[in-house]
Amino acid sequence: MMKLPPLAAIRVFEAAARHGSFTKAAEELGMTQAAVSYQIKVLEERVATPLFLRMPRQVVLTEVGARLAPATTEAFEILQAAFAATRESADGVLTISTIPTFAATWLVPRLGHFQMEHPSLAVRLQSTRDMVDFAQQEADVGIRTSKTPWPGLVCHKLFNSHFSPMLSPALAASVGGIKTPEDLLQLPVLDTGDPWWTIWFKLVGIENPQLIGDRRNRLGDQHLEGRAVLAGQGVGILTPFFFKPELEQGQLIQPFDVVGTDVHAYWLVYPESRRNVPKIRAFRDWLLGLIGEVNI
Amino acid sequence: MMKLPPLAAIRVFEAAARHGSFTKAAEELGMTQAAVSYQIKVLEERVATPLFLRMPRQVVLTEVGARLAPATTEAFEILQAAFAATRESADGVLTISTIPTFAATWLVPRLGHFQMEHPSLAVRLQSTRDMVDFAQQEADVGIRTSKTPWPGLVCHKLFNSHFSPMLSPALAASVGGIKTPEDLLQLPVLDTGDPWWTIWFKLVGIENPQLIGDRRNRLGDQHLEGRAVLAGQGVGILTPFFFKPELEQGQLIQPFDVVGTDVHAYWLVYPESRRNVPKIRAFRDWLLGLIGEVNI
DNA sequence: CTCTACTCATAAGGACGCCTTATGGATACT
DNA sequence: AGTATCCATAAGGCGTCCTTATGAGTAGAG
Repeated sequence: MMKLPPLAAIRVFEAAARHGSFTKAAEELGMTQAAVSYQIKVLEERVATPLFLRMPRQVVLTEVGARLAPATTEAFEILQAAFAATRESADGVLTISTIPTFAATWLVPRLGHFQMEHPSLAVRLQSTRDMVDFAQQEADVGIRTSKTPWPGLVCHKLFNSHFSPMLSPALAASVGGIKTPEDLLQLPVLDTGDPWWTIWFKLVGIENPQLIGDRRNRLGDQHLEGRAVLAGQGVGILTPFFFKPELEQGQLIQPFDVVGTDVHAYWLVYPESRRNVPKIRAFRDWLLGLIGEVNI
Repeated sequence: MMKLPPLAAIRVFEAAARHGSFTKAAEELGMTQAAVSYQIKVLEERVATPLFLRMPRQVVLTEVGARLAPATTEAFEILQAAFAATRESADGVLTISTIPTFAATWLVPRLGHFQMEHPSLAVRLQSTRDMVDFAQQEADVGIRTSKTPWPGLVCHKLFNSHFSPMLSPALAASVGGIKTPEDLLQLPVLDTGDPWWTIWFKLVGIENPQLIGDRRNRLGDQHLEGRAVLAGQGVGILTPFFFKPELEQGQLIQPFDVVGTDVHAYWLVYPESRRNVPKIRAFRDWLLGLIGEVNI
């Protein structure tokens, strides 16, 4: 594989050949005529052949130059097209890596709104429990939970993790309504192993609550638990923020205002280096604006 | 026209994408792995999109990167091919710009020999009376006459311009042979206006020779005059070097050893900057070698 | 026929791009 | 566990490449 001449020189040659003028080429490339002259000379020395004949008021390609020019033009057109396409495709698709819970309960219902505001942006959701690693995953932004911000990433705190018992109206009615925290202990709980229970009951003065129900694997996915609660299968301890619509519409009841809080918080994150990428700014502004309005 | 990212970075990306490895790419390009890493980062920042996912023991293209890679490879292959072809065509054709006389009388009969020694070289002759201007003419070497070397050009002196009267044997016999310079004055001279006559006759002690014959336009082309002399049309004053074969074979007679010399000399010239181009070296070595042997 | 305008060439000087060396972190293989 | 291999990063220096400034040559205009 023969080594190519300096690419900068080829670039300059291409423009000069196209214009038949060093001066015009310099204009196009945003440099001085002297620089063009220099680069052409470099290239001519490199191929050990004159590429232009210097006529009084113009330059014309030599035979060798004339054979070279179309190929270089073609090559640069290919690159041009490829990078233009890249720009489009890269700018036009926003990939969000998010926790399933947040995706299902909050983000998905509102994505339509985002699309309306940014019709040229396509959104791709990566719903995964794993922490996003921007070095190994093809994502633009991530939504994840953590106690502290990550170094090297821009981290916007969305809200603290908080929770309170919830159940369906029918289930509540089955025990004549929930008046005191103790009333909850009569009903099956969806995941007795969830540490949130002990925290919450402690907040209302109950130290060792005897919970009824199965010890399921929440696996950190509140969304499924929420569905089960909605179906009246038991009492769940959920994040009110995620179930606001259901609470407002009465499909779900939060009997007590007492909410427990977790050291974990929800964060929007993305690489420092990409803070100014338009689609990322757009999503950040939209998300923070909406969260700010709702203002949990 | 969108501005392309730095070409060096694209070049590196192409190799890295092809190998799926920064280290391998670095080897191919003859640089360090750190340099590759740097360039990829530059490119990624430029397109504001990761192009590789950094996996444990390898890198793999992102979607955007994968779309970009084939195009870049294609573009570089085109350039590669174009420059390879250029090299061939530029190296394979030697263009000689020469004075018609030298071409016709000396060079052309010997070019076959040069071709034998350099079968891969094609020779193109530009036979013109004009001085070669390497900036405006597509020539590799020139053969021209001049009093002094040209600045900026490599100039090999071939021989001084020299001359002596010549005629055909038949013409000489028609006046009973040429014994003294005065005998020449009985015969028609092909160009009475040629200044060489007065110089030569002066050398043999004749100050104001009364020449018979027409005042033609030699136009500096000895070749045609030589043909006329061979045909017995008159006496010419010619450069013995150019008519060596005819003299040796007796088709032409040089009655006197006295030769006039001119301030002009014959030179082989080519641009300083191209002194090391193989085809030019080949021609120079061949020509100087041959001239040296003949050793005028 | 001179003067102007436009071309490209060249020299000098400086900035910053790019590459190198050196090191560290991470992971797979033995 | 230890080693080898991969990529990332920091620091630093060299060299490329660009700019400014000037010159030479020619065409076209007055």
